[in-house]
Amino acid sequence: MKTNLELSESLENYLETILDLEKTSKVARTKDIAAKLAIKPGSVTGALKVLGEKGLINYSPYAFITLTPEGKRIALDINHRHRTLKYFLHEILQVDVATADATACRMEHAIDPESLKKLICFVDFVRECPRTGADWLDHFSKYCRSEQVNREKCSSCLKKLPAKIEEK
Amino acid sequence: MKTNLELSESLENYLETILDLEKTSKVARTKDIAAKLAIKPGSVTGALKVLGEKGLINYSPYAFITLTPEGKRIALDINHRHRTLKYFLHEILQVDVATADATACRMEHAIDPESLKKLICFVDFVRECPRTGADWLDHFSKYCRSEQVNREKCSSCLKKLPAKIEEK
DNA sequence: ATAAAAAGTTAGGTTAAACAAACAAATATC
DNA sequence: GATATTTGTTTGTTTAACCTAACTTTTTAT
Repeated sequence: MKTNLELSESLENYLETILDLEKTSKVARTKDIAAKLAIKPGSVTGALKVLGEKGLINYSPYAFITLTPEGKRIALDINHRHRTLKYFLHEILQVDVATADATACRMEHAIDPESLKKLICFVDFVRECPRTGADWLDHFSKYCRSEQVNREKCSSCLKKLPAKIEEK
Repeated sequence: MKTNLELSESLENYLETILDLEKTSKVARTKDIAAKLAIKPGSVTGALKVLGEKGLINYSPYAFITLTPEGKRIALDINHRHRTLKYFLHEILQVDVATADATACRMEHAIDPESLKKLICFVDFVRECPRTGADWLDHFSKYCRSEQVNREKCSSCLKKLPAKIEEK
């Protein structure tokens, strides 16, 4: 079954899409996969055969498509990378949500495990650390527009910080 | 000349490599491009023709290869994306430098202009804002290992912060 | 100055991923 | 339950990017 563990970007996208369709429609259909990936149904069939041979989906012609346990494990992993990147782009960098989603979809194939782990940790840390968190992200947002920090304001901002630890 | 503005990931890598070789050796040679990209020289020739047709490099058989102004502009842009991502991965997320470089090399083709702009801004902001900066990154590093924040320590950390504004 | 070595190119082949269009199966409708 | 529609598959092509191996040009060394 496990012909080759290395999945191309394209095959990763198929798995991700199938997972997504399983969630919303219980089952994935060729037509819907094609629609989501903006490709023709004929191209989908070819990919499904490959995924079937790799043991990642249950595929037989004309039947509904479902992920195998191994396929699901991989799909969830891809989805996790996607969500992490999207969260970082949208919630931290404040990139608009559609762009964040599209870029996450491309970057998810490029990120390595170490960077992903650190990114997850970073996102948590920004949230957890009293020195950062939501209000700090607001400051970032303003900085993005003005491209500079105001030392006057920094001074008063810093003074208000000790109160933050109480809130938690 | 400008046959098509959209460059594949592969062609972007060629341009980036040529820029790199121009910097170190004044000129790029087929053999060196092949070595850097870990592909065979025969494959390089094909790509060079395409880049030549697109007006991005000065290419004629057996001659040295140089970037045209347009090619250089694009190569510098790719390089900029690469450096930004590498900086973020290595200096902020503290991913080891070789991994950061390799991942940046893959992500540079996936990031969109808005996300790049925000990322550049973010990296600056982390450096500029008195609430973050180098010592905050040390805290992140510790957090990465322990996976939790120590509220006791947070309290004393916050109290030391106002002094930070003076330093700047 | 020429022969050997190195570098570069060409030609033909492979693979992955898409396409279009003809065809087959399944589902829905009357 | 027959037929029309929808859905899915097959077949044959295309394209990009690589490969190998033969060949050509350039460079180096004697």
